[in-house]
Amino acid sequence: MPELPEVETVCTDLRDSAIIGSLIVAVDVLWERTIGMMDADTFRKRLVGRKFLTVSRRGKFLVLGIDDGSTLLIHLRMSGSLVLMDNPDTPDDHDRVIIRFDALSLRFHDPRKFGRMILTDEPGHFLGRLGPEPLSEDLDAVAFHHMLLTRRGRVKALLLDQHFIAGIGNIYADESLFIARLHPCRIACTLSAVESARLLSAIRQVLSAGIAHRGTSLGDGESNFKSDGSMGSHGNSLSVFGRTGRQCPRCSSPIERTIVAQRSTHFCPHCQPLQP
DNA sequence: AGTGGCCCCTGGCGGC
DNA sequence: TGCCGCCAGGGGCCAC
Repeated sequence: MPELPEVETVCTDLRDSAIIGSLIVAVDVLWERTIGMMDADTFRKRLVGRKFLTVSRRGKFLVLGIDDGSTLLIHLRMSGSLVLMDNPDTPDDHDRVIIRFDALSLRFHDPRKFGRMILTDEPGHFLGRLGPEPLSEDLDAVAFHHMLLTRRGRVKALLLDQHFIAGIGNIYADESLFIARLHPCRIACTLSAVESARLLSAIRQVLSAGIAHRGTSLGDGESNFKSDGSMGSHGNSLSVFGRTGRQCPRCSSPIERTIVAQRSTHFCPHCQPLQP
């Protein structure tokens, strides 16, 4: 499940790749609904003959700057990935869009079809509504505490709200709350300055670790998931996510699973008490 | 402002 | 062994 670290990894890989400055010679749209806000023909015609000049990330969006001033936004959602392949290439059932250059192709691979590519002249319309970047120095503990103080929702729901803070998904939210020793159902405005500083620090810790491991340190491969939401026994650094019923790495209590904001939520009832 | 419901999709699972 | 039905999961949208 791509969250901020996975998108950051794709971003840095693309930035160093040959797609930057290469002429787009063809675009194959294999699943029309992957293209948002535009029909596939328009999408194709506007991209062919153009070049990508820049790649950046905002929240979970990849932001590709094009030489005509427009922007391609890519959101991987649940199952999307971007694959660079040398030509000639091998087609795949789950490729939804293929952007072809002279010597290589960029494939949007997305089994679940939730991912989106949006070609727009006004990226700010989509990106401007996002909350702050958790790793940005502009966000300090005081500002974060202030953000929490005005909100009466449960803290886990807020972490998943991209308008509140950008880039955190279900896995990193659970892991951050565990490290910060905060119950997912704590009401945001009840967090003390110390608790909110702990939370911001925990968020940065798990996101930085994710980036350092190229997005694979958490949820290391979906093949590790079992039907009950637990993880396989292969080593990884998840403390609570997908570990329902297994021992808390800190106190050995059984990890509990509940639903918060329609999302499965994993926590240690002993280390993360609702009442501080 | 906050929450819950629904939808999009498919692989992978449990149950039979 | 196979088929059916269910579910997870990010995020947009809508109703309350």
